[in-house]
Amino acid sequence: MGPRLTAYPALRRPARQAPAGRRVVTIRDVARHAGVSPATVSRVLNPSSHPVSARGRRRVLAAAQKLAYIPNLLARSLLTNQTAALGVLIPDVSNPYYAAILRGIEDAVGSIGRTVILCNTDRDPEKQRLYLRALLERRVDGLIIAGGSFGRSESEITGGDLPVVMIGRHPARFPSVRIDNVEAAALATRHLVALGHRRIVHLAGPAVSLTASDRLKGYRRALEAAAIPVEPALIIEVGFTPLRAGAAVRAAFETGRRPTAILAANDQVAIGAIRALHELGLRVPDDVSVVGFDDTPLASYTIPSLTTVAVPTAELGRTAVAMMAVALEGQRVASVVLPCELRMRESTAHPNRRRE
Amino acid sequence: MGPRLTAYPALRRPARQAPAGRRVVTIRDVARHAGVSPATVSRVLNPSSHPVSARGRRRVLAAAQKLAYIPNLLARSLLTNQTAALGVLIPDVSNPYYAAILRGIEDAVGSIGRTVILCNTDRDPEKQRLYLRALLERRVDGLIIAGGSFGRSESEITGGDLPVVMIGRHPARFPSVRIDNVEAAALATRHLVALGHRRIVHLAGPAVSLTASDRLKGYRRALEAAAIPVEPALIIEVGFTPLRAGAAVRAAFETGRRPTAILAANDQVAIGAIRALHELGLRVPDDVSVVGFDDTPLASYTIPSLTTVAVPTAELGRTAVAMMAVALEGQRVASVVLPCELRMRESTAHPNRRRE
DNA sequence: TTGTATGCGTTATCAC
DNA sequence: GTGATAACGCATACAA
Repeated sequence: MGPRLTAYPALRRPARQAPAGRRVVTIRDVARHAGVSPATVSRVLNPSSHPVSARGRRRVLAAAQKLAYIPNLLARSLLTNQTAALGVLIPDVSNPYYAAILRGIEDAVGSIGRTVILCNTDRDPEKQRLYLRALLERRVDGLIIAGGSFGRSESEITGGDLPVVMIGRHPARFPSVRIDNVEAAALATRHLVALGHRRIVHLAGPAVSLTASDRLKGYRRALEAAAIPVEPALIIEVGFTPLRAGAAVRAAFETGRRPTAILAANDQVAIGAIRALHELGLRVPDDVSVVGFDDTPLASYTIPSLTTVAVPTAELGRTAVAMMAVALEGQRVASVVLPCELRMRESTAHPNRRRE
Repeated sequence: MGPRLTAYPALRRPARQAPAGRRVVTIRDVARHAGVSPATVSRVLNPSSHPVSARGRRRVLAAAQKLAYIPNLLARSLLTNQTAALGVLIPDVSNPYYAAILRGIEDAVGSIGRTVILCNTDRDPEKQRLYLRALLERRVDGLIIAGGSFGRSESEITGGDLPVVMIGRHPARFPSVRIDNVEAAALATRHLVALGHRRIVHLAGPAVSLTASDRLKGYRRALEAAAIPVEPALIIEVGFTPLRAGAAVRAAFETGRRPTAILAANDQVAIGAIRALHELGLRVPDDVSVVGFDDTPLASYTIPSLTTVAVPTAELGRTAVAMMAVALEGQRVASVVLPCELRMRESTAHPNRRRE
């Protein structure tokens, strides 16, 4: 068999009967119809510096309109070495955090006249490899990568000199736009400490995620700065979804000295945690304070509304595209760190606000 | 100026200095390196019926490996008339409903060896037109359309015979996969009626959405079937986000005879409504019952958890792709209606459960 | 079993 | 101001 050399196994053999039928209008049809040469048509339809007579222009436009001519971008790309497409690698669109980033990307990409080719990696190295390959076969103009676990070496990713912009911190040395997750998590933790909390649970994101490990680091740092011992038992990995938050909360709150606060890996985990506390008969924020991360759209509508670190998700996406735009001009681009802010809402308060 | 004839204005003129540099390995390089002809390389790398000697095969594979050859899909597509890409038109990825559908699409598309080219239309007709054009220029193999407002005529969409699958009901006569929103909304409404509610507010989705108007129709129908008068004042359009739910709730609950239940356009609206009720001092479900739509991931974690109509979003996406797969084989494909179910949780109860 | 030649739909270069 | 012509990278019909 040998190594798999293309990302499109299913398409190797064309469909039963080649979809031959689909005969499409070409530039020659337009030319013929307008009584000019294909070259003239091309010059009219593209903003060429080459002069064209008013009459020729009129006829071409009319013919193109009438035949409903749609230029073949593939053919053009073959010639120009530009595909007007950007590849986007993201762990999971159904995660609102990445969905928001993607939305920012999509908007900005449209404004620079390009389109997005999307791939969900699930943080699965094999999928990453395969999709990356597919994107390269498509000759995308550039790559925007958010999340996932890519190795350090640049060539490992592109195998060459394709412009790449990363969203979030990555081992690879590409320009990136990100927030300072260490500081952001420290900020949130300090808020809890300032309120008087000393036993603070951290429901951590997946260990493979640098974002998650940075947040963990910020948590640790803030505690140490406040001379509060970091207890390993209070750090529980639950990922970025609410699924495992419940079990973690029960583990932390049903035995031993009860903690008074939770720093969640993100808003979804926070919501899952609040739910679990509710089922244990513990009130938020009266008995336990909870801080989320990301400021998801729903964070201000939940009951109680969520105190959370607002991450400028759409802005991350837009910035990545802006950086890509300059990279595409062949210029070097510097990394960017966007600011976060703590949005204080109802889910945090002084500990033991309600004495038992 | 004349009409705009391409969707990529920004790319008309190539970048400052053509990104010329990016010289890539071609099939000829591999051929030369392996000491064979390009034809042989092609035959080895593609599962061709044409015989190739074991030795030749070995040499080609080795050369391809060594040169890190990545075939140019554009060139291949030009020849085969297949791009291995599917265009997906969606109103808004950051809406969890569409994000879930997209996820389903993405997964299935991967399994048939294709990639997704994504466009957010925002339900904006101009954007729809532009993106559609872009997708056609890219010569996508097919189109999957969810949401949005497309006209009735088929040719209006594709201008030809491109396979199209719709998700949700659309005026256009393409095969579609959808749920029966009329019945689903009626189901939810009947649930409220069965509990004893008679003054039921409907916070409706955007009027342009057929999904929204179907849900409204189901609400009406269920009320009429129960001989409950439909009061226009109880039907308030708020869209599919929580933003305007608050104002609508205040309008409906602060004056006149107080309603006892809400049928929300979707879960996000439901969550927004519950928040607003909470701020008015009304308890859910004690004072007011609320039913959502979609069964968003968070619906079972909110407090109270949401009674909602579960829509098989990912399944909608996967089914659309399955239908597309047969359409791509040139066969006709029939529309599909997927079942919904009511998930009863904490947000609904008998009216006046708590007497004032 | 191998290689040569042709063409997919464009745009750029050149000659007119 | 216009039109041939070549080339982009590949897959295939055909010749050897």
